Formats: sequence, structure tokens, C-alpha cells
Amino acid sequence: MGSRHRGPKEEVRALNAFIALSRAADSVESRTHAVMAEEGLTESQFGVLEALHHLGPLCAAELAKKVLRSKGNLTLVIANLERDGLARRTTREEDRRYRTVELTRKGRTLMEKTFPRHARLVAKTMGALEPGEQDELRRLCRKLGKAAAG
Amino acid sequence: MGSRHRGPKEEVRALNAFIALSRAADSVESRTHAVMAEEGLTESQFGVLEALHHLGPLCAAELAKKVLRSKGNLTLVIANLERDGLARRTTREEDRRYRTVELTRKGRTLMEKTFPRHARLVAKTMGALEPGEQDELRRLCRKLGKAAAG
DNA sequence: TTGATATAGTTCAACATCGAACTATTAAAT
DNA sequence: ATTTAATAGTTCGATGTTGAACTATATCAA
Repeated sequence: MGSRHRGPKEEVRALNAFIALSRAADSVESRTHAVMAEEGLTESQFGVLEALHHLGPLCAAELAKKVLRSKGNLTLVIANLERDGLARRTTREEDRRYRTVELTRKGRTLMEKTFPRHARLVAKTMGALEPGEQDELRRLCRKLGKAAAG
Repeated sequence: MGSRHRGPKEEVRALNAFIALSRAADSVESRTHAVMAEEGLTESQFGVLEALHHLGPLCAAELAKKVLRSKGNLTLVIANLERDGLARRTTREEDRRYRTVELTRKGRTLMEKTFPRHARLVAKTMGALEPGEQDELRRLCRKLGKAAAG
């Protein structure tokens, strides 16, 4: 495994870390995908529902920041959630540019049932690392993410 | 930041690590996206070209494993590369089920120009972490990825 | 030889994703 | 008040992505 790049040591090291990072994220996400698929949810839909579940009503632009997707994407994902009766959009009268997105009762019920299963699966999967390793992974990822985003 | 889940400590720790992992991978990938976009390449196309560049000719199923995507997906991505004159497909006469995918001269030239820039950008981005931290990140991600894939 | 099985690749419907162009609405500037 | 700028959201075309059904080819077993 690892990069076959023949360049400066510093680049080989960085590429190896980057490849491992991408693959680990992919692997864990493909596991969590199973729980969502059982409920007929996509990853994106679950991400939006989870944000609404834990943070309460948000507008589309706020949701886009939370789930790291474009505004245009959110328009579609939210529309599909609304079609399936899991979320609802209402235009704010104070500022008619905004449309507040919130869970329906059906959406809330679904998340109350599904999120705990998701959390258990994530815990089980991350359990491949010791608690201290999980914390260290988090620290490194946050440090990296902060720099890469800036 | 971090999970708002009110569950067992073990689940909170795992969710926090998982969220950080996903976001870090997203952040770094969105940076590398810039270099590819300049050349009119998507991430998927670059991934396939890079595999062919470093490993030589491969069939679609092998490529699918390398880039962690489905066979159906590879059919499209390879078709688009072929359309753009960057790769070529040839049916193997020893076993006509297989179609060998390889770079064209144009594709090789493009990768010789583009990959070094990609490597420099990755090194610069990962430079937010000390060398030892990059190695530790790699170790943790590999340990996790191995377990999550199995 | 024939039939079962396995594998490589394609096709398809549904959904995701981006970026850019666009509309609607509000705020700021003059 | 009118123009200008900024922001929220939608639309659109191109591409990606999956999983399942499908075709073509090859292998193995009886």
C-alpha cells in the first residue's frame, strides 16, 4: 500500500497520510451507510435530518454549512425530504428570502429511532481504536481540518 | 463543535472522532480539487488517471478496487476519459471478458505535468501537521480502515 | 458436451454534487 | 427615492455514484 510517488520525502509522507485519511473516512462511512439504507435514507438525507434533530430548525444556507455541501445541492436534498414527509419548509415573514427547514413529526420519530442505532454502529466501528487513539485521531483531524479550511 | 449526542461516553467519543475524520478528509479533498479543476478533471477522473500512471494498465474491476468505487461507476468515468482522449480501452484476446485500460500519450503527458503539482499541494496542506503527526495520523487511519473494511 | 457457476463489463433509474447563472428579497449608499 | 450591493434560494447541465438487473465470456463439474 502507500504512494508510489518518487518525490521529496516530505511529499511521500504527506501523500501517504492523505491516502490513509481518505480511505479511512470512506470505510467508516460505507459502514454507516447500511443503517441509513435500511430506513430508505441516503447519507445526505441522514446528514440533514441529523442536523435538524440536534440543532433544531435551520435555513438552507445554514444546513449547507453544517453538512459541507453547496446551496444548490441542499435545494434538492431538502425537496426530497419534504416529498417523503420527513421535513417541512416555511418562508420567514420577517425576511422572505429565508425558508426555515424543520422536522415533521414523522421525521423526528424516524431520527429518534435511527440515530441511536447509528451512534452504536459508529462506536462499534471506531472501537477498532483505543479511546486514547480516538481522541488523538480527533485532535489531528481537527488541526488539519482547521488549516485546510482556512 | 462536536457531537450533541447525549449517550454513553464511548459513543460521544466515537462520534466526535468520526465527525472530525469526515470533515478533515472533506477539507483536504476540496483543496486538491482546485488543481484538478484547472485541468478540467474531476476527482474521479484524476483518481483513475493517477492509478494508471503509477501502476500501469489495469482492467476496470481492478481500477474499481483502487479508487473504491463500483464497477458501474467506472464504466462511466473511463468512458469520459476515453472521450477526452486521455485513456484507451482494449479487449484482451486471452480472455474477452476483460478490457485493459491504459493511458494515451495525452493522458501520460497530462499526469506528468499535473501529479507533481498535486503532490506539492497535498504536502503543503498536510504541512499543518508535524511529520510525526502525519505518520501517527496515517497509522491510526490505517488501523481504523483495516478494521472497518473487514 | 452440457449445464451450473463465476466473473467482467454495461445499462438503467434514482439520487447526489458542483458551479454558474438566475430570481427574489433585503440592506446600504447616495 | 433610487440605485447598488449583498444574501437566500432555485434552476440547469454535466458528472458522479450506487445497486440491481442484464449480457458476454470463461471455467468447472457431471
